[in-house]
Amino acid sequence: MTLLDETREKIIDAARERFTHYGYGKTTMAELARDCDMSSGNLYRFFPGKLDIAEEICRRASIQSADDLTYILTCPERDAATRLRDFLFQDLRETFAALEKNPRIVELAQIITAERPEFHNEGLKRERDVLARILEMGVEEGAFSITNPQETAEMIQAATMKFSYPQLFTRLTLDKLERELDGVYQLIVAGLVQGARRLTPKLTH
Amino acid sequence: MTLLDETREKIIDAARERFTHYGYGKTTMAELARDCDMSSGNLYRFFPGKLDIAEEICRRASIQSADDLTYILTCPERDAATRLRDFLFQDLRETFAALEKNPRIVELAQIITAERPEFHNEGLKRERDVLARILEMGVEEGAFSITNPQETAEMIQAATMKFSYPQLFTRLTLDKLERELDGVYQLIVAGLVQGARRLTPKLTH
DNA sequence: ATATTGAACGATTTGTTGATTATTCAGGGC
DNA sequence: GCCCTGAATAATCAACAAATCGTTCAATAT
Repeated sequence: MTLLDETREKIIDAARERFTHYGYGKTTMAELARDCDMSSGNLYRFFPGKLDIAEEICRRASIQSADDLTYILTCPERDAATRLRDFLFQDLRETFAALEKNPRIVELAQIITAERPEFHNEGLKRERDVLARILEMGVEEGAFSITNPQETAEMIQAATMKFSYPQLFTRLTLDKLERELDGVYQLIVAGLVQGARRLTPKLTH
Repeated sequence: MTLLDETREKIIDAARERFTHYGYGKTTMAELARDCDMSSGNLYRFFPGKLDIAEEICRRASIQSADDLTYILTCPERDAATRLRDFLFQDLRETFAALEKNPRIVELAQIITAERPEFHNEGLKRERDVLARILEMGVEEGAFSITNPQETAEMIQAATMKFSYPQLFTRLTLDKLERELDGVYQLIVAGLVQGARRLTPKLTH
C-alpha cells in the first residue's frame, strides 16, 4: 500500500518535471515510464490515464494555494475587511506570479478544465470555503452584516472572476489588475448606497 | 458621397445575411460581390477587407444594444438602484437571448475580438458611458454616494464581467446566471459592512 | 498468484499536397 | 480623370497519408 503510494509519487514528480518543462502535449507516457524505470503499460496500474496524472498535479497545486490562503484566518489583529482584501489580493498575485514564472502549469490547468469541467469547480469550492470562513469571522466580529456566508462567498467569487482567469487578463498588467481589484473590493465591502443597509428589490423574473 | 454610403449599406446588408445564416468562414468575398452585382475586387473600394465588414456589422449591433440600455435613463419613476439593476439584467438577458437566437452573431463578435482586441474595448466603453450616466443620476438623486461615476462604472463592469462573456457561461442556465447576477448586484449596491460608509484601507503596492 | 512487460490497436497529431479564397493591381471602359 | 473588372498572387484551408502516441492486454517474470 505504501509502496504503491511511493510509486505514485515518483510518477507525479517525473510528470511535473516534464509537464512544466516541456508541456503536457510534448511529454509522452513512454518518457514518463522511462523516467520511472518501468514500462508504459505499468503506469496504468497507478493512474487511469495521462490526464489523471496532470489532474493530480493541478489538484495538489490548488490545495496548496487554498492552504496558503488559510493563513489569513490566523490574523486576528487585522480587521475583517482587510482580511477579505488580503484574500482577494493574495489570490490574484499568486495566479499572476504562476503565469509569469511558469505558464506551463497554467496551461495544464486549462487543458484539464477543458476536458473535466468538474475539476475547476472543485478548485473554486476549495477557495470558496476559505472565503466563507473569512466572512464568518467578519460576522462574528460584528463587522459584516450578512446572513449566509457560503452564498455571499459565491457572489464574491462571481464578482472577482475577472481576476482568476489567466486567459482573460494576459493582456493586462498586474498593476492595472490590482487597481481594478481594489475598486471591486471597495464596491463589495462598502456598497454604493448612501448610509447603506441592505435593500432588496423584488426579483423581476 | 451618398452613393458611396448606399453601396456600403448594400454590402453590409448582404454580409449580415450571409454571416448570420452561413457563418463568417463559410461566406466568400466572391459571393458577397455577386449579391451586390459587382466584382470581388470592387468590394475593396468600400472596405479594407472582409474582417472590416464583419466589424462594422458588430459595431452596429453594439451601438444598438447600448442605445437600448439608454432607455433606462428615461425612467425617472424608478429609483437609482433599480435602474442599475435594470441595466445589469437587460444586458445579461440581451446577450443570452442573442446567444440562443443566433449564435452566429456571437461567434462573429468572438472572431473580431480575437483579431482586433481594441474592438471589444470600444463596445465596453459604449456600455460604460451609459452605466456612468445611470450612476450620475443616482448621485444627483442623493441615492449613491460615490465621487467618480466613470471610475465606478469601470469597477462595476469588472465585477459583472462573468455575465458578459458568452464563452464563460455557455454551460450555465439563464436562471442560475440571473440568481448570481442578483447576488452580485446586491453586494455592489449595499456592500458588506455593518452600517456602512466607504472605508478606504491603504493600498499595499 | 501478482506484478510487469511490450507488442498490438485505435485514436490523435503531424506533415504534405492541392484547392479555395482573400487581396492586389494592371488594364479596360466611362 | 475616375470606376470598375477579373486575372494574378499569396495566404489559408481541407483532405488525405504517415507517424506518433495513449491505452489495452496476452504473455512473461517474479
